[in-house]
Amino acid sequence: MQLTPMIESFVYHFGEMGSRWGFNRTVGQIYALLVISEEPLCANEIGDLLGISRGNVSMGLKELGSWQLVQVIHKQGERREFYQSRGSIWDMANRVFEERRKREMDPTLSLLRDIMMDEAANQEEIYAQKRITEIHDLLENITEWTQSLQSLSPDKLNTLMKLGSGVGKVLEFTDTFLSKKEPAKKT
Amino acid sequence: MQLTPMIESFVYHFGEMGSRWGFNRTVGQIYALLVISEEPLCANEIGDLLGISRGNVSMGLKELGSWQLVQVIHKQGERREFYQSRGSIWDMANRVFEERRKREMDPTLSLLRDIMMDEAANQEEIYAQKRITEIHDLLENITEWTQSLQSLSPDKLNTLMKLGSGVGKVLEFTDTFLSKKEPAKKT
DNA sequence: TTGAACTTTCAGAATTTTCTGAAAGAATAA
DNA sequence: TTATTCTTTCAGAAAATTCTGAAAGTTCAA
Repeated sequence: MQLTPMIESFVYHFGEMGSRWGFNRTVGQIYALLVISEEPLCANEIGDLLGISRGNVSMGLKELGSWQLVQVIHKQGERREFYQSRGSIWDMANRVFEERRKREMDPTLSLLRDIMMDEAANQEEIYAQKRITEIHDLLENITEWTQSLQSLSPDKLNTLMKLGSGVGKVLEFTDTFLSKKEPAKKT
Repeated sequence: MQLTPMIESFVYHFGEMGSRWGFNRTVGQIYALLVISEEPLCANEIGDLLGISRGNVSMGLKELGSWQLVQVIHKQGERREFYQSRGSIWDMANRVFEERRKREMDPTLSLLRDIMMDEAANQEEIYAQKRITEIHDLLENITEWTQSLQSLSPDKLNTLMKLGSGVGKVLEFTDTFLSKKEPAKKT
C-alpha cells in the first residue's frame, strides 16, 4: 500500500477528527488506513506509512481492538499479524456510538440518579435537583432512543435514514395512528 | 450560591464530561454551575466557587457565549455583569449538536466530497474511493437526519423520544403507509 | 534450547492543551 | 479629567496527553 495524496489527505483528516470521537490522532489515522486499504496491513507497514514508532502502532491497535473496530488476520506461512477494519461502515458507526454511550452516558446517568435520590438541603438544592432531573430525563431518552435505533436491522435503519426530513410527516401520521389505537390515552 | 457536596459532584462530573462534548473541563464546570443556579452569577463568584483564575473564567464565558449557551444579565445599579444559562435543556442539547455538526461533520463531508471528485489513479484508489463514498453517504444521512430532528417542534420531538423502542413499530407501519401512497415507487 | 522474528510495555521526552496573573482596556461616576 | 471597578488579553508556567525507543515478552522452527 502506498500513501498517495488522496489517501494521505483522508488519513490525516481522520486523524484530526478522531480525537473528537474519543480516540487520539494516531488511532484515528491507523483506523483510516485500515478502512480504505483492501489488503490487511501489518504493524510495521502501518508505522512506516504514518511515520510513527512501532510502539505507538501497537498501542493504537490495542485501543482499536478494545473498540472492536479492527480484527487480526493470520496469513498462511506468515509469522506477522495483519490487521483489518471490521464490519461495515454501519457497524463502525454503531460501535462508536455504543462505546461512547458506555463511557460517557452511563456514568453520567448513574451520577444524576444518585443526586436525584439525595435529600435537598435548601432552596438552592431543590432548584438544582429540578434541573438535574430534566437533564437526566433528556439523556435517558436519548440513550433509549439510540439503543432502539441500534437494534433495528440495517435495512430498516437505512429506510429510516432515507426518510430524512420526512420524519416530521411520519410523526404527524403516527400521532393520528396512535390516538386511534389508544383513544383513551393522552400524552 | 454555595458549593454543597451535591452541587459540587454535579459540577465536577460535568467538567470531566464536558471535554467529550467539545469544550474543556473549566468550560464544562462553569456551564454546569450556571445551569443549576437559579440566580445569575458574576464572574468573580464563578472563579471563587470553582477555584480558578479570573482570566480563565473570562475565557470560559467567552467560549460559552460563542456556543450561545449563556447570556449576560445587567442588574439595576450594578456595574458587574451577571451570567445565566440560556434556554431550556432541549435548546442546550440542540446547540451542542449544531455546534458539533459545524465543527466536525461539515469539514469532513466537504473533504470527502473533494476526494470523491478526484480521478482514481490506481486499483488502491478505486477501492479507497468506494469506501470513502460509503462513509460520505452515511455521514450525510446522519447530518440530514439530525437536522430534520432539530427542526421539529419541541413537543413533537418529545413525542418521538418517548416512542423509544416503538420506533421499530412506527417504521413497519410507515412502510405499509408509504407503499400504499406510492405503490409504483420501490426502495 | 537457542535464535530469529515478531509484539508489547513503559519510563521519560516531546508535544499540546490549559491555566494563571499581570497588564491593558472599558465603562462609569464625580 | 481622574479614580474606581470591573473585563479581557496574552505570554509564559503548569498540567495533561501523546510518542518514542529500548528492553522485555512471545512464538515458533530447528
